[in-house]
Amino acid sequence: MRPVQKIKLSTIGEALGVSTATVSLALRDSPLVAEATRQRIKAYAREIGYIYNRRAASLRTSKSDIIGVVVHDIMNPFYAEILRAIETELDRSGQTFLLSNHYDSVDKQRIFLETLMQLGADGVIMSPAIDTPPADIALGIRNGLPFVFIARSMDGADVPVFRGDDAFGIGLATNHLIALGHTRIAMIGGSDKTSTGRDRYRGYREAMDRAGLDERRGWRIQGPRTKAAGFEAASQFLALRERPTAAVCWNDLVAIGLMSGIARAGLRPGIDISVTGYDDLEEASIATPALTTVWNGQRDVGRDAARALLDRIEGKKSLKGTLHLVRPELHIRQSTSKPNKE
Amino acid sequence: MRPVQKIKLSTIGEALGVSTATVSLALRDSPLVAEATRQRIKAYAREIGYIYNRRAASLRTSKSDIIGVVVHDIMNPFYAEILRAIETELDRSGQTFLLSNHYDSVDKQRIFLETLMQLGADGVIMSPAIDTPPADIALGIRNGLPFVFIARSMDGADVPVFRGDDAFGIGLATNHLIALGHTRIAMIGGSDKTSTGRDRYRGYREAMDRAGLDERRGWRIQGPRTKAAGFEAASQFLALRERPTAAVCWNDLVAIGLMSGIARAGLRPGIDISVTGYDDLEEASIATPALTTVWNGQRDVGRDAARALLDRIEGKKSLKGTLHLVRPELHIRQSTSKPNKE
DNA sequence: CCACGGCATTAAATCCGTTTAGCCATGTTA
DNA sequence: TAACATGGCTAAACGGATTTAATGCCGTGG
Repeated sequence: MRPVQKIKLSTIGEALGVSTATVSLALRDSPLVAEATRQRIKAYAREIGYIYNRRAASLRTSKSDIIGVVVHDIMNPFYAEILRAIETELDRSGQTFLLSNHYDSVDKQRIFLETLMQLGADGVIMSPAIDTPPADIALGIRNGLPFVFIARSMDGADVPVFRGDDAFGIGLATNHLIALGHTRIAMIGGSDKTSTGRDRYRGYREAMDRAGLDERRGWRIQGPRTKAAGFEAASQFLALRERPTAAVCWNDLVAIGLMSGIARAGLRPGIDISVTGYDDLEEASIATPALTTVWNGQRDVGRDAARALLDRIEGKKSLKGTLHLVRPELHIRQSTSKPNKE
Repeated sequence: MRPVQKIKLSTIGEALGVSTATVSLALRDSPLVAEATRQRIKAYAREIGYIYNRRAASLRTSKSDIIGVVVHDIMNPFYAEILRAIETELDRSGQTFLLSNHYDSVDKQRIFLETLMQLGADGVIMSPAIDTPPADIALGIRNGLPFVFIARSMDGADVPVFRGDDAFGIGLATNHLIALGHTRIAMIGGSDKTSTGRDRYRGYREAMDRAGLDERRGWRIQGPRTKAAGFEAASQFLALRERPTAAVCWNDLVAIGLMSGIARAGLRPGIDISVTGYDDLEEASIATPALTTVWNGQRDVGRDAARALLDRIEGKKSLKGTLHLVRPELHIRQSTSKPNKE
């Protein structure tokens, strides 16, 4: 059962009495070889189980059909839809995609980018880690790696960005609560360290300002973007003086965690406290109460980012560093209602 | 800003007046080159930003330091812990890991395995798709791809398997409900198409039999392993004649969905209906009520599988097709209680 | 002074597809 | 018949790192 004997182009060529050049051309459907020859070669290759050696080809052509994808955490459901959209696009065009987390570690991200360069990857789709030095991106570009960013922008890098319009989206949620009659609205989760964080906070503040509402001390509860964090924030939230009647959450995970914490404390989310999420994950509609949230266009972001990169690789466009904003939509469900005056 | 000029071993060699052979050996810390020379070479390589060309190296050595990982759906939280454990192990040993979903499509899986062979991957960790033909695995093995399975077994393939003891684990949950006094216990979610499915169902049946309890018609509600499926199963469950007082769910996602559906119908999960999950995901303890569930040892599975493969690659062990079962543990929380006699 | 051992370095073959200039045979046109 | 075109195929260079046998050099012991 030893790997009997490596089958290569020359194996086929010798068996059929043609040169490896012909075999190579035939397998790739070049018009340079006669139809009959092509058929013969392809049939034989299939018969003996020839496996194309990408390393050899890639060494020669300096194209690899490998595209790197780096995000904070691929197991985070927020990225799921984006990744699925990217996967769909890349599969369609026969690219292999190499996925990695950076967990916001600049070092881990750097190692991954280095790996991509070593493999001769054709491009990268990434959501840059917090505090990524522009030099890391520049190094990649200098070594022939085209970049496309998703979900996060980065200063100092002239790279196209695809993401939702966060300020606008949070504004939708905040305005919805204001329209329901809420005046004391907190913002839970996230931090100001990413562009997304700053944008979302800005969207919240602008909506409050426009309605003439104040943000009180303690209403901005920063934290990780997880269910656990939302759950833990609940006690802090419920302990606030002049307790808010509503919470705009960083994302659905935080919102669901928060609602769970509120329920655990004996209050009714959606009735006693209105809660909004962000992202509209699958589970937003399944949660009880079903979560009012903002759909962030993840699918579009993933698809457009992948297409832009593919176009760039095929030399179609120059890919200047442009910002491509997807417009979010508010999805109203049961987790928000008029303030409950007891 | 053009990729100035590809830097290769010979670039360094010429600049320093040594041969490429020396450079190659020096960069890889071979004892064959003098300490001083090594230093000089390494320093210069770093200075001019040399990038190691893995394709060239791999072509020569036929080792790639690439390991494939295929599971049903990497965005499914069940795999998250396993994947994280694998990632930790592989990172430690400097391997690059290529992740892919197969979504239980044999074709997609086959394409991915082919890609791995083309890239000369050193091995694969996989959770085989339903109905994978043994020939697909055999083909990989014949082409030098060592396999390790996780989470699922497969007939007809002599490959080591790492997974939790599903029958035993579901038995733990079922026995717990029986001990609380439940006699009408349904099983929600999953199917019999995977080895896991059959094992879990067997565990449930054995526990019921041992306690002298019957499974009534309709108590086994098969379906996808998602929150949405659990949510939808709720109405079917609640409509059963002689409605069960407890449900053993395929996994935490199904359980959480089911609880949400039960709550939506005005009943109290954990009081009116007891529910158990499986996997003990992070959110199990956050759900309201907190979910009684079975911890499935995902971390151990991932770590052990990765180590076994690495050992195999380094030629340490022969990796016969052995079954490595991790023993699950019951984590009791608030979603289960004595049957509620109204 | 020669021989031999050990150390540092290198020449050159190798891994396997890709690609282009060029060869040969046949067919076409003036 | 000469000149030219076309179609089908191939020789050979190439990409960049690895590896082994071989080379040159210096020092030591006889």
